[in-house]
Amino acid sequence: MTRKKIKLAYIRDDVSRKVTFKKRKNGLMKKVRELSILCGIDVSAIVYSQYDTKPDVGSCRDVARRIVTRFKQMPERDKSKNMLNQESFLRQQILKAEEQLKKQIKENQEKEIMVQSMRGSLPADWLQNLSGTDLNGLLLSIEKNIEAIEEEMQEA
Amino acid sequence: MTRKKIKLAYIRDDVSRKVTFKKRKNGLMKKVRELSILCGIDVSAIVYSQYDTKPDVGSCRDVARRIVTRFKQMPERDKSKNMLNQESFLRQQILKAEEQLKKQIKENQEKEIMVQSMRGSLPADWLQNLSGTDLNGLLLSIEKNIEAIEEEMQEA
DNA sequence: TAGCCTATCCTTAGGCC
DNA sequence: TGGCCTAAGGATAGGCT
Repeated sequence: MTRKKIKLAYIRDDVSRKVTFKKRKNGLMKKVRELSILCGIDVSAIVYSQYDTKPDVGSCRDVARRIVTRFKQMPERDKSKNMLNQESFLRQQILKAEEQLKKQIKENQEKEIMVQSMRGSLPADWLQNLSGTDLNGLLLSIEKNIEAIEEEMQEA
Repeated sequence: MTRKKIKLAYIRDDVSRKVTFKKRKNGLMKKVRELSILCGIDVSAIVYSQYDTKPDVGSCRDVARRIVTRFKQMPERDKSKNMLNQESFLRQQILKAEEQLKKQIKENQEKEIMVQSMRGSLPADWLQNLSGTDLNGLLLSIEKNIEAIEEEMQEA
């Protein structure tokens, strides 16, 4: 059993790469949870891989609250920095568009549910639960991005 | 020396919490890099903490290419799904607004650079490099969000 | 405060089924 | 394919400077 240290490079072998991926992704997500709990902070990891159909996101759920708080604080700050007014306006445009997008997605999902339940292929309430989950995920993504943009702005 | 295992709970003591934070954040970011390299995938971790002024983001830089590829594939898919047309339109609005936002930020940064170099407090080319880095960061955030929305859509 | 040190605990590579 | 096993390697808590 040569349990040697492997060198840090792309694993060519498909099988062992997939095995390593699963093990290490679990390990990473565990570390994320631990750091978040031990230090009482928000930590999030996103893993984009060909093994999962969607990016795997490990994070705590406190992001939304912080976003809202930060946005409430924004107007004053923007007023004080005249040069940022145009940015602020554009940011609002994006927010509005994202708002519309969410609504449209929700509408489309509801149409889908109606179609599907009329076909009788699946119970309507089960589908409803599923769509709720997806919406939350989308909401989180959007909020996360807004926060990221916000932070990048503070640097600029 | 009692190097015991600590229990997984918020660390009350300010000093040891900060020490643990620094150590574990480093460990986490290392794991992120390793997973990304070993498996050839995009991995990103975001740490929001009171110890850093901005969220610490560890990630690989391959996201942009994947975004472009995916967006090129989009039109056909949207045409085939009639119900998604409105979503597609909104998505484009968001893209446009984000495009504008990027331009505005760049303009503002360039103004800043001019002001600062006229003051002679810092060399202009050094500032230019810095602002380039920030722009890339912003671009990455936006691209990441588009990808996230994209992925969520595929589920919906 | 921040950086070393190292015993202990944890993660994981490779094997096996 | 996916899960279990285990020893080698890696991370880190606590101590020290």
